[in-house]
Amino acid sequence: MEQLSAYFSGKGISAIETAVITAAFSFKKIAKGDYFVQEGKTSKYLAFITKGLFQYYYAKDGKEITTYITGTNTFLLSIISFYKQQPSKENIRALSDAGLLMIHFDDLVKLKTNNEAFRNFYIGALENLAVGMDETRSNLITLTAEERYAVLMKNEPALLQQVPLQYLASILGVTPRHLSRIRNNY
Amino acid sequence: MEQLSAYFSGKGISAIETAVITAAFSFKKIAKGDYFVQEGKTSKYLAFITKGLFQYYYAKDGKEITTYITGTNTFLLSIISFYKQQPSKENIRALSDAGLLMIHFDDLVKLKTNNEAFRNFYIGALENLAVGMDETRSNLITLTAEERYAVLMKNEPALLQQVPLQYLASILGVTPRHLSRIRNNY
DNA sequence: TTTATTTATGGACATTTGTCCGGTAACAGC
DNA sequence: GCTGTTACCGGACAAATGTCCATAAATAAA
Repeated sequence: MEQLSAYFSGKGISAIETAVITAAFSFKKIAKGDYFVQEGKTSKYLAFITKGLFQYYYAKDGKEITTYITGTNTFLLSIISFYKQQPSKENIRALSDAGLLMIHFDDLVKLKTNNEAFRNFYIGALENLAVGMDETRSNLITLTAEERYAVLMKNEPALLQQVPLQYLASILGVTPRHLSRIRNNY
Repeated sequence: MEQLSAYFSGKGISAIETAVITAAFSFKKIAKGDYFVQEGKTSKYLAFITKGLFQYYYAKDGKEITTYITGTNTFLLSIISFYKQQPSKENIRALSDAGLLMIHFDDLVKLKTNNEAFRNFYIGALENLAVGMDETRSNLITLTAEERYAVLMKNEPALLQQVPLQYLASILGVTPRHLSRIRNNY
């Protein structure tokens, strides 16, 4: 819980408000391989990752297409399923033993309705989310797989250590076979 | 201006609040081919389209990659450039003579800070934006170009009439040559 | 340590998709 | 109605990427 408090404090939210906000979250341990969101089920929680690594993926034709991997001190949610409160098409799974601070959809509604400090944070977070998603999209459009691999190497060298290349290949939008070719050409 | 008022009224905002909100927008005519956002320039406005069709595209290797086309009664903005207030990498151009109701970045900040009715609308709009962007991404990942073409035919048959196929090909992520192959296979 | 499992690599070949055309048809301006 | 421009199609070939696979290395399990 201290991690989440530190996070909100770092966003300029007062100690009192931070206490009110974090009180809406509850801790849950997640074992490696467990699902935070599972295809077909409606996601009712948003979470803050206190520990661990999570993989977003779609199952298609019996294969897994990984779209995103995120870890400690970031938020975790299936955007479509959470906001539309409808069954998810994507899966979110722990790649390692992990810890989450979860908030229920209804409690988030209350928080953003009643708590001004949180609402202001929330608006900024949504704007950042939109920007981040658009940047990802822009990169997928304007960069080649090679260039995106280079960007990934530069921005997230840690990921390359923690995550099997097959997942990175999937995120880059190529097969492991082709990523091997890319790495060969430096 | 009536169009924008009708839009906000339709979102459940009172007549009084709607008047306050729409007062922050000003009308501008745009000729076919003119730019709303141009690569290299920082976008300072968000707009509501009262008339016309607009194309979002990236210029890459001397070619245009169209990512989105939108029209009357929708909002228009370059997400990255507008929110980060930094030079844009994408272009937004009128495909026909058009009319816009524009609001300056600073006035939007005021509106979302001071006007509760607008702020609530704005939060919902951002959530919808995130959902929409994620759905687009999901479709790009899980559907083939054929399937996306079928979805487009079903959801936006009007677009197929108004917009040259080369743009649609670009949105689908294939060359016009390949879209021709797709259409040939029905 | 030994054995089984997962992960990474790269050859050989198939498929998909792009590039570079040229030929019509449709449309816009004179 | 002519004439230049733009849009659409599809052939022929090239390039990029995927499929299938065997091997070897790395890691986890026994």
